[in-house]
This record gives sequence, C-alpha cells and structure tokens, in this order.
Amino acid sequence: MPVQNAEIASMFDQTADLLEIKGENPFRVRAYRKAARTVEGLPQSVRSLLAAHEDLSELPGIGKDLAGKIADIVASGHFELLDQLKKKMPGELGEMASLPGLGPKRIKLLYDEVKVRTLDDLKRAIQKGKLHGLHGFGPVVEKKLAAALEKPVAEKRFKLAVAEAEAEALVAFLRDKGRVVVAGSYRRRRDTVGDLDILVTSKHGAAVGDKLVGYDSVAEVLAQGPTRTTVVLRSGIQVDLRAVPDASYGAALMYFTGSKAHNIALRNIANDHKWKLNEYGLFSGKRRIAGATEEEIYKKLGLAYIPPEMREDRGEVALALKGELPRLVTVDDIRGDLHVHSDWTDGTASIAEMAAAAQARGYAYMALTDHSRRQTMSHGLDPAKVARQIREVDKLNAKLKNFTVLKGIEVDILKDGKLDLPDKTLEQLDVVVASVHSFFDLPPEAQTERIIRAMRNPYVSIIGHPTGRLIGEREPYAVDMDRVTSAARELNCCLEINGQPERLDLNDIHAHMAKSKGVKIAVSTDAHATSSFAYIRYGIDQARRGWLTADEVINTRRLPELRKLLKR
DNA sequence: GCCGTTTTCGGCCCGACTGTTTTCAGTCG
Repeated sequence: MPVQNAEIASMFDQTADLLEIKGENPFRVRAYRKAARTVEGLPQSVRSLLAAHEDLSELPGIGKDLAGKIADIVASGHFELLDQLKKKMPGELGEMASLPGLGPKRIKLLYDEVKVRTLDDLKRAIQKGKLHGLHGFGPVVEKKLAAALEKPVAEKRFKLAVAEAEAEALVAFLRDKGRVVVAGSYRRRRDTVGDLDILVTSKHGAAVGDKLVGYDSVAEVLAQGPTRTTVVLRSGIQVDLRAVPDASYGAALMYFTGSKAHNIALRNIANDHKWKLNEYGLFSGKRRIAGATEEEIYKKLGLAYIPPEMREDRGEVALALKGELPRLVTVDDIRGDLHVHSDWTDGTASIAEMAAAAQARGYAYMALTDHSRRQTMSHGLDPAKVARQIREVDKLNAKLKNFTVLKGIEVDILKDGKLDLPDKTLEQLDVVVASVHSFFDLPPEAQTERIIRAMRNPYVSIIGHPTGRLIGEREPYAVDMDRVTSAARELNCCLEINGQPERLDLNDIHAHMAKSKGVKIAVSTDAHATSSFAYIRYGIDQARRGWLTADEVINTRRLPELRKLLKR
C-alpha cells in the first residue's frame, strides 16, 4: 500500500524524539510534532493531495521545507533525515522516553556518559551501579527506572466505554467535594482514553486529593500536591485530579480538556491580544477578563464555542474564528438504527422485542439486518430464510403503530468482492449492509478492490464496519480508505460508523475523510440485544469527532426521505 | 521548522510537581 498519512506522522514523531534527544532547537522539534498531528488528521491522503497538485505548504504547521520532505517520503517510501538520525543514534531511544522520569535530557546523558542505547543496556547499567553519581540520577529515579523495566512497557489505552465505567464511579465518589467533571480525551470522546483527567472545583485541593488517595481502587500514588494529585488505579488506568477555584472553572475545564495542540492554538490567539491564557483564566496583565466558563473565554478570544469533540487542532480554530463551525449531529437527531440483529441469527432478542426497544428510544424505524448464510456460526440466513423473515416482518409491521421495521440483511462480502446472497434476494430488501467477516489479511490492493467491488452492487446501501478493527484486539485490515471513500462517493454508497464500543468503525479520521468527500454516513449500533441500542452514543461521539452534521447522517432523516436516499 | 496589517527575523504556551538541588532543571500534562 502506498505511504499512509499515519506512517508519515509516525516518521515525524520519531524524528522529533531523536532531534529532542540530540538537543536540537526545541521549536524545530515542536514543528515536527505539529506537522505530525496535521498530517495524521488530514481528511484526505497526502498522496491524493499531491496527485491533485495541492500545495501542502498551505496546511497549518507545514511550510516549504516540510512540504518538500513529505513529497520525498511519498515518492521514496522513506524519510532521509530520520534514516540519518537512526544511523547516528541507533537503539531504542524513542522507547526509552516512555519510561517514567526519562525525558530527552536524561536519555542523552545516559547515551553519552554510560553508552546506554537499548532498554537492556539500561537494565544492565543499573545493575552494575553505573548510574551512581550521574547528574540528575538520584536513588529515587534509579529505583523507579528499575521497577519500570521489570514491567512490560505495554502502552495502555482503554476503550472509551471501559474508561467511562471507571470515570462514573470516581465522579460519584468525589461528588461531595465540589463540582466534578471528567475532562481530557474522555470529554473529547476519543475512541480510547489513556488517563482520566478529573477536575473538581474546591478551595480545599489537598482535601480532595486526600479523598482520591483513599479511593478503594487506588493501586499507587504517583504525585500529590496542594492542587494536583496523580494516582494509578488497579485496572492500570491513571487518574490526574486537579482542584481549582470556582472563578477558574471554565479555564481549567478548557485547559484540562485539551487537546494540548488545541490549547496552544488558543494561547497563541491570546498572545496576539497581549493576553495570557492559563488554567486559571484569561488575563490582561494581572486582571482576569474571563475564566468562569469556557463559553466566555472562547467569546473573548473572538471564537465561536468549539465542542470538545472538535478540539484537536485540525482546523477547528480557524473555522471558529470565521464563525463557520459545523453544527454537529447529536443523539437526539437520530430517528432510527440501520444495523440490528435478532435471534434469527446471533442476536438475543426477537424481532418484536428489538422493535419495541427501538421504539421505546423514540425511534421511528429500525433496519433488521441479520447475518447471511456464510456466517454459519451465527446461523446466517439463506434465500429461503430471508423470504420467511420478510413475511414475518410484514406481519409485525401490520401490527406496529408509528414504527417501521425495514427489511434488511448484513450480507457477507466474499473474498472476491461478490456477495453471499443472490441479487434477486437482495432486491426485495430495504437496507443491505455489506460487511467483511473473513480473509482479513488480504494484501491491500486486493482488500480494497474487494470492498469497492461490493459497493458496485447496486443493492448494497451501506458498508458495515468498513475497516474491521477491534480496538486492542485486531488491527484494521489493510484497506486504502482514501480509495474506498472516493469510490463510495462515486457510487453513491453509504459508509457506517459502527457504535459497538470495541469497533467505533469508521473512526474519527475516516469519518472526516468521508465527510470531506460528500459521502453519506449511517451511524448504527450493530445491536445484538435490546440494551445495545444505547451504543448509538458512542457512534455519535465518533461522528462528532469527524465533524459530521445531522444532514450528513442518513438515519437522522424521516422514513420517506431515508427510503429515497437508500435507492441507488 | 513555522510564521507574519506590528515582524521576512526573532519570536515560538504555561504551570505543577519531583528530586536533587543549595535555587532549579527536568518531566509531565
């Protein structure tokens, strides 16, 4: 597969790490990190931008030099500067930076004075006592490093839904100490969360910290000061708690919500006005001119209020300056679910029960999309069973008031891109979701062609969980989403955002990519039980992170309009 | 390395906590 945006971003991140350790100009280091975030969040592949002769130096944080370097990377597949740096500074220096207490300065010292190049080198150096007397390496640092090296360096991120369970329990526990809110990537609704950033309004920060330290699930206390406390819970999730006075609530919430890049962009705007923005407020000299709410800070900076899901410094600040932010889709906009299973295959509830649960949510419709025959494990439907199910749905619809069960299927996309049911079965259905459930490891070209071929079938309405990833368990299959989204636009086929907590597929970046090309999206839950309709929330989270409006999500439409959109 | 109706050079976000220090550098978010 040609070089992907994520690979270029990773090359720039690695370059930043090595330049930093080398002791390079910190602003040059930051420039690489900023460029990495820009490239990573682009709604199109760099390759297609170059093919269209777009000027990459127009992108934020990318100037003439980096634009040239990106073009080189796309042409050659590798990054000259990074290759040189790795040659000059071989080993696992980037990995070492993930150890607690080790930053660029100490890594450089270890490298220069003790010739430590790998994690193993470091382990041996500690055992032989070679760190004694090294500037900045006291007994505590040495002990912490030794302990960290014993543990596997698993970089832990938690699925949003898992973090949510921890967060809600903690909020309930701390509630009597003041206004409690969980900020950070959790509030931005990222698909995974690295740690929980909890904000409490209180004049007695130390007391709040004490209470947190006494929480049942605390495994380790990493830091504790008068306004800030950091602990690790038994689940491995880190919790950073910060106590601030009421007047600073908005500024602290903004600061703690991030992202870091978004905050820096805001602080730059504050600087332009000769103001200062920090977690205590927006200041003109010593005078606080805003800070109690996020809204007043954005307003003072001349910006429209930016929803947390958009705060990634992916162009939202410029839009807010112009007052042109999209109005993001909400859960309340949703009128139905377009991916639902029943006990005819691997669901746990009857069609009638699923319909009743959907109607209880206030929906007007749901598409019944059980599996097709290739899914033998889940008793997938063959053409005869589909015909029987259609009759059953007709009978049910005759009884239902103000609710419609759309006839549908989740049909398997076979290895060659053909579908698992004949066209004359598919043509009788209202909604055909086509999904990959096998041959996850085809080469990129074949996998991409396979999915595009499925979209060429005129009865296919939606591609289900388009990249097949299972968060923390299975990588997405090698598929060129730039081509898939372009083909979806051309063929007028919809793509799904699957709200299952371990899927969230499309992810935010792909959803944004689809949006920018004019592809319509279905936000669905893939519900296998009546309770799973609630997963719509997670799907909407990712839709909002992809900047989608209600208009761009087909299941916000009333049924007649939806039917028109589904026709191809 | 980026960026600019203040600048094409000289800036570049800001504060808390820790450990190792004799007043602060490094790390972290």
